[in-house]
Amino acid sequence: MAKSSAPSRERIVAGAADMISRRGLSATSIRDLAKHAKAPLGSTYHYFPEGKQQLVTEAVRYAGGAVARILRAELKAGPVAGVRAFLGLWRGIVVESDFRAGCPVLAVSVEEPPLDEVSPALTAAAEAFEGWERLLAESLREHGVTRDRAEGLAALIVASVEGATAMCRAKRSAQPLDQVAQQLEELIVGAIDRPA
Amino acid sequence: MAKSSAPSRERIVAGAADMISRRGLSATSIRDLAKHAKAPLGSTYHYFPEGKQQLVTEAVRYAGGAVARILRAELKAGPVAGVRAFLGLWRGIVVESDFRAGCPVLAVSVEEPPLDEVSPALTAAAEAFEGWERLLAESLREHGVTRDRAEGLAALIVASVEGATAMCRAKRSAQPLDQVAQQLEELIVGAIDRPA
DNA sequence: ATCTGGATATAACGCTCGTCATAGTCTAGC
DNA sequence: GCTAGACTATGACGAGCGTTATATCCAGAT
Repeated sequence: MAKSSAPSRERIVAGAADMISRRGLSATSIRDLAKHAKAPLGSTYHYFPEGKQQLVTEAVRYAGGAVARILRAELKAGPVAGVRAFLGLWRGIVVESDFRAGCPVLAVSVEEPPLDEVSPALTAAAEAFEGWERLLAESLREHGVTRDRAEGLAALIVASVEGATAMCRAKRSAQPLDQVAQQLEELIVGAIDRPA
Repeated sequence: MAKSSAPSRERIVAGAADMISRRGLSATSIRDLAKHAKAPLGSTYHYFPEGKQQLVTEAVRYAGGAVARILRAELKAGPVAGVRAFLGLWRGIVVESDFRAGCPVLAVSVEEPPLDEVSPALTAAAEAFEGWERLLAESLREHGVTRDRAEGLAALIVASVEGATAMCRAKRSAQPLDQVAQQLEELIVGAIDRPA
């Protein structure tokens, strides 16, 4: 009984993250979501009784966690390698989708919650950003960068990668991500060589 | 005859830019738009016969142009002052809206066009980004930065500001923009002092 | 005073949305 | 086998969407 059909549920969440990263939050309908995941519409409300809000929140957490896992693994080879992998990850997503997909966390962050209460999906987005920043800042500190500068650089890295991803989609070119990659790499190398 | 009721039309475009920057593209309905601009629904299709696509495109151009005008003026005092004003502009929008508004150009960039053709609104977004980058790069070059580095830095500035704006909304805090502002300022000062 | 054309107002079209209710199906545990 | 509960299937609900059509208004040219 507690077995549950896990694959179906995870397929829906992963599909939601992908669809949100392409169309944005409110253009992602539960009907299309179920169809894309080959799950019946009724099942979505069986798995996610709180509706779209719950589904979106889990999708953001799913994407945030998946990226964090990759980032953590790649940072073991140092901040430069980690940031290079971070950029490469998003570059792959953008290019392989023919500039149609981006970051679902960003997509959720730029759509105002209808009510004046803070939506759980937005909170999940903030936590995803914070998780990535924390991993980057910790790696920088381990390589001799002061705390303030490490946190500032981590914020700059996440912000510029998110922005560049969107710019790549608008321009239909990977150039913004490539430019940002080069600037960030030089910056990080400098910060590590002579820690300010 | 050619007089036309310009104020009403411009009010609609400006309102569209604001509403898109808050809710995102597809959550912005023409009905709400007309209501917010105190214009009748029918007038919207009188001024914008091509419908929402035309309205959104003009809103993106409007916002892009307005930011470019401010940026150009502030860059006359040098790249550092210009970037400081650029960051301050977005900081004001985000904070004064209680972290509900962001950048309409970014909002349009992260929503996939339904058809596989390139939407004019997305093209307008790319042009807005390119305009800002060109202004920044030109200012950097005038202060002794090489072309490649100036263009790379300009891309980094625009990308990180856009990303930081979204991060501020998710976190409900101005910290990301402030962190990015500090890192960018140090970076630009360094690039100008000893041009690489 | 009349005419004209831009601007406004109102209603309706077909469609999709999130959500819910209600059955039917299947499988694990006794 | 049988039954309970997780899952599927189907259809409907009110609401909102983009868009169009049509009727009305009203300032300015004749």
